[in-house]
Amino acid sequence: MKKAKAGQTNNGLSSHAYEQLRAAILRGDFHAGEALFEVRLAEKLGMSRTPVREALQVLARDGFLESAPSRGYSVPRWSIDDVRELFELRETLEGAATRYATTRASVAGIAELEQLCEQYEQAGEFEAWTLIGTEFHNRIFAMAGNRRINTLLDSLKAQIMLTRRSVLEGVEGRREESVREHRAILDAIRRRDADAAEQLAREHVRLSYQATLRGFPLGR
Amino acid sequence: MKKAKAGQTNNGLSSHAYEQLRAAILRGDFHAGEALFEVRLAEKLGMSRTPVREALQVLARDGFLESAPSRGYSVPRWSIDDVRELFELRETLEGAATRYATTRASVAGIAELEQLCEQYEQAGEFEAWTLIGTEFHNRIFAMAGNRRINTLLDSLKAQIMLTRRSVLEGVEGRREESVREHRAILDAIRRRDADAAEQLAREHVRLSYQATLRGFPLGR
DNA sequence: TGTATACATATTGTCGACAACAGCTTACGC
DNA sequence: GCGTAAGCTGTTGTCGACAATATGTATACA
Repeated sequence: MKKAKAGQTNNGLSSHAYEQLRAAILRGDFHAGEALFEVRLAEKLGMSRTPVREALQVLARDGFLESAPSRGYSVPRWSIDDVRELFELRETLEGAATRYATTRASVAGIAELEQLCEQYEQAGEFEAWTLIGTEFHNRIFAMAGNRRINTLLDSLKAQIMLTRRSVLEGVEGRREESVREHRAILDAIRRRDADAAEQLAREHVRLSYQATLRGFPLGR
Repeated sequence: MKKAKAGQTNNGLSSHAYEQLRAAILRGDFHAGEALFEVRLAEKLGMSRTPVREALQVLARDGFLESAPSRGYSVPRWSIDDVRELFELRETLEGAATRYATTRASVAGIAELEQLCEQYEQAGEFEAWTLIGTEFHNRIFAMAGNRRINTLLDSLKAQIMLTRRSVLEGVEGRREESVREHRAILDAIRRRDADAAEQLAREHVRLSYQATLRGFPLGR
């Protein structure tokens, strides 16, 4: 491991502030467009402004906040174009990661994927099923041998989650379809067909994008 | 414009420190592995530690520095794998941007590209020629309609420059080849062939990668 | 001689105070 | 009435001091 992990701040209080604020934003504690003030956050978190400032800077850089020089931070209003950009980027990066993984996966790694894929097919309730699906992809991305891509993907997925809270249920309807897609990706990896693997991974993201759009609250 | 521009810090002294340090790193003022101390930088820049700290954090986040919690910042040693990761990412993103540009470019935009491409073919000295080539691609990426991709590319290209200072001359040899490649990309865009445009753009990056590798100082 | 402990030093982390600045309100001149 | 300048207020920007932590060094002890 060489570079700092994604979304990691320096230390102690700073990272605590980062985690708290990030969670609060994801939880929807602040409404879109709301301004965040250093002093209030500082006293709410029981620390001075310094670590709060650092956390805010990192959050802005990660796309969770907007910043205007000398005028502070605010919660972004997500437009339909923002969502499109995020998904285009995600499609590109997940496609690439899956492609590289297809080239570089070990046979042992593929066996692990096989296991996950079976669990995915037989999973019970919605919650667990979703988790396994995510794990399946993450395992693939980890095999891509490119930490930078993974760092970017982590940040991206968090931002996407932000834009669609409450849209997840829409996916339920196409569960069987999703299971087939995972199986298809695994097959492509196993026969070392990088082109197919990339295309399938991209299609997977595109479908998720469309599901999100259907539930999008008509961003101005 | 919505989000903060790449590599932009908050304000005044902070951004001054950022620019200075970034330039110094790109210039090679610090040797690989060297530790950077807040106090020394602060007095060298004639300011207090606070803005220096902010600049260092941003630089680390942009990949120009490494950071270890509570143990400060240091200039990265670039490994051969780092270079590979950077170019893989660049290839992916430039390919995607060129693809989207092919779909979204206006006829006026294509006309501008035509102009640049002609200038590129007829350019005189090396310096100017390189500049036009860069401009050609930047114009394409701007037409992609995805600011996030462009932000990432800016940061990536700066990091790549860092890894290969002094390798640029190696490119001189393949000038005619490069001219043909640009022409080919433009043709693909003009006939709205997104697949071809993406592939050509990727190939373009791959060749640049190989040129870089030839001149790489055998990273540990 | 080797190891563990206490100490010394250098550096980062955090704080509270003050300076600079943006946005708003008010007062003034025309 | 209207534009403009002055002052007020809330917020961010910067600073110097102190606290916490890591690293290197000397010392005590077996």
